[in-house]
Amino acid sequence: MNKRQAILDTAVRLFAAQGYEATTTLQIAREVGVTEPAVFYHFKNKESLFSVILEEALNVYLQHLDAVDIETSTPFASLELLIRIHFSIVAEIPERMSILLRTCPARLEDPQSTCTKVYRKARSTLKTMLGKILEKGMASGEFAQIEINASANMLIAMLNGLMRQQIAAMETLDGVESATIAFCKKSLTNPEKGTSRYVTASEVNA
Amino acid sequence: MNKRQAILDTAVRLFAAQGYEATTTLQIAREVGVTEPAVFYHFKNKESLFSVILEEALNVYLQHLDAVDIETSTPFASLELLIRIHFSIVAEIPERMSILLRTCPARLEDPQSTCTKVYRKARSTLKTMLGKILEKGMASGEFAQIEINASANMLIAMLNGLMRQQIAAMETLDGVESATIAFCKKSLTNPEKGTSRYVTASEVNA
Amino acid sequence: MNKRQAILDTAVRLFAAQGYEATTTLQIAREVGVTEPAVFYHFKNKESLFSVILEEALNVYLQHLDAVDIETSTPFASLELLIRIHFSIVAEIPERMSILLRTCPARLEDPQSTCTKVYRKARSTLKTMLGKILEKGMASGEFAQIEINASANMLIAMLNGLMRQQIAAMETLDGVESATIAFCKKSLTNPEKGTSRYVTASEVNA
Amino acid sequence: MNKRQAILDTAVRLFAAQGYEATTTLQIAREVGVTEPAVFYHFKNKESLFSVILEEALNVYLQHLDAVDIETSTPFASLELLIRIHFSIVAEIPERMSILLRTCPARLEDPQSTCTKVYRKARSTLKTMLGKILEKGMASGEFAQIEINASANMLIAMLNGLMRQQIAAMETLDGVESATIAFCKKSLTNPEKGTSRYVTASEVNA
DNA sequence: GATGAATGAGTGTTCATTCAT
DNA sequence: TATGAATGAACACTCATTCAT
Repeated sequence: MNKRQAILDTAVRLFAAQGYEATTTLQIAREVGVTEPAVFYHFKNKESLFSVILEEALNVYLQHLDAVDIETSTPFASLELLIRIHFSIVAEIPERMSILLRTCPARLEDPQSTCTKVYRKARSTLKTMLGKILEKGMASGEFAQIEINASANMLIAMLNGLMRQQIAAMETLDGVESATIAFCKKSLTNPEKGTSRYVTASEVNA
Repeated sequence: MNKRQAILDTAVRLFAAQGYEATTTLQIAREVGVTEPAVFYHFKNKESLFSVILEEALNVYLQHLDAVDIETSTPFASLELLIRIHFSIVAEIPERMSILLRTCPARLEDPQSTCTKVYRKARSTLKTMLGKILEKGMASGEFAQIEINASANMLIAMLNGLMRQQIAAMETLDGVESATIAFCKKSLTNPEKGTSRYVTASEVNA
Repeated sequence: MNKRQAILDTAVRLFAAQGYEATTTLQIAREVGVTEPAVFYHFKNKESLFSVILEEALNVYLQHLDAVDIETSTPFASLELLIRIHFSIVAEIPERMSILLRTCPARLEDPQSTCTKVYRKARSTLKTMLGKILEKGMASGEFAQIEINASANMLIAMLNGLMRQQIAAMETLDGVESATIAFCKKSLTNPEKGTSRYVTASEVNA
Repeated sequence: MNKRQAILDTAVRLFAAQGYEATTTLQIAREVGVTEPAVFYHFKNKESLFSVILEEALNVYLQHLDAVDIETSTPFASLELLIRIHFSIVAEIPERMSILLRTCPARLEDPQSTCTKVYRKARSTLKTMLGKILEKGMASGEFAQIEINASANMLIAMLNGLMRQQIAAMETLDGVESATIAFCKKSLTNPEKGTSRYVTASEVNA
């Protein structure tokens, strides 16, 4: 019924599978079962079709980030959720994330492109959150003292890299999510007072 | 004088600045100061021009990795060098790395593409090295016990993300390199010999 | 309220400002505040919209010509009025005249086009009037003896050119109207009764 | 042999016969016997093909104007030549003049268009010449005293209208050229001293 | 080695027009 | 009356690639 949505869905599928450039508006139209001008009736041009997809993906991402309640959770719990989000969103909207992570890199040179805008918005939102989490953790003593800005940038790069890895999926990635969480926990958190104890390497192996 | 090299250099510059698709063979030819067919005399087609660039970048990367002497260095020193390499190579050959990291993502769907081959080779080499480093570190007691495969994958994703971040360079990235090294050090290494360190109960359970 | 008239008015404005080809039916509809098919409800097609405009302009023109009373006025007074009409009509309905004088030239090749029909009608009416005026003037001795047909054609071309000049209006045209009247007066009329005027030998020979 | 010229010639023919908008680049190519991209190899785009034609026409026009030697000829002889030029150029390059006079009117709204530039150049050159001629004639006593600027504008409009009339050629225009010259002569020139005499209307008829 | 000229196969896009509702 | 949706038929234009010279 809703041709607009059908066009959008098909475009998502094709852009994800073949890339933006390799997908033609005619191909999209044919797969939807309409004529090419119908695509241009619903969307101003090919670019705008792409932009709509990107903005949808951004909205989903921002909604997920919104679910992280930095105020009431412990800092590391917030960070852990943040990490999990970056894994689950790829599983949830893989095609849109694939478009975001695969087609956009070629367009970041252009500051006017929707890609650049979406990246900036996503990055700045994430960075603000990471900043708050690290600050709160360091203030409460849960986290060790680190340089917030540089660490936040590093974590962003890491999360970004992890999403990309899932999309490329050149091999099975079992355990990467928990390895990441453990890795960050060990690096960031101070031992909990009163509940920690000395442990040797051999003991851990057991 | 060497037209082939001039074509290659110009192609690198333009592919990096505008992306592969947005760069035309005519544009390359004009900027070099030759005619379009001259490009096709030196290179079979546009794709092969791209492949040569990619392979050059891969070789530079592999040479850098080769410089890491896992046998004689301590595991963390090796890892640290590995991290530094991923920062310095972007500074060294920024255009080629930009092409690699920006144009390739759109092509990884195709298993025959040079991009895919280059990515696989780079990834597998890096993964092997990371595996050896982690193994050696855990064996010597320098590193805590972790799941090698998942951790290596995570580190690859992280290094990849860090290179991308440098290329996109949406903000100044001062201190990210040392933050990364510090972050990994804290997470991976056990307290130095003769001492012990705090471990949380949850970590032991994990 | 009268949608038909609103469409017509908007079409006049846009055709005059941008030309017929450059104006789309969608644009007309949007500026009127209706949908595109509404335009086609009121007018058979874009062409017919254009034709209606042209015929309106023709009617206004013919009405003005009708006001010239050749019988009761002196021949030159008639001619003067005719000249004034060709100046005032452009000021009166500038957009319609602009359409007539700018869009039509490209269509005169086609004998079926409304443009051609309108031009023929306007031209033949004007020519008949000029013929009568010249004839009457020569008969009464007010005008010098000239070749009626060729002179009428020349005067038509002149009037046409003057209207065009006003529409293009590449510079201020102060005084052109009176210069034209004076020019024609001097050329056409004999010295007033009872007097004679100078005539060159070559003129007599001609 | 010279495809570029063949394309240009065909474009001239088709633009003149059908107008710019109604002529497609594919049609031009087919009539020349090449493929469509060949047209774009020789000319940047359809517009530039049009511009080249226009500029050629302008050059021919300016060359003709150049042949008028205001310094050594008498003022009216110069004007007469100017009038004759506006008749003969239409006979000489009718297609190019047709394009100039039929396609351009629709484009004069755009100050950047080649049409506007060509019109301005042609008009200003002609106006300068007319100004000089009238001035010289009035200074020498050959011409009656008139307002130069307004009269020049009127003459431009007349010449323009006469060229248009020839192009449209809705009827045979025998005698219009000499009628125009006679008309201007009578209007502009004073009776020659010493050689003129009184003539009655009836005498002229004889 | 290099070029001028050309092309096949597309590309996104436009636009007047139609028709079921 | 009027519209939302759609379309047929084109359009200018691009680009990697080829080939005779």
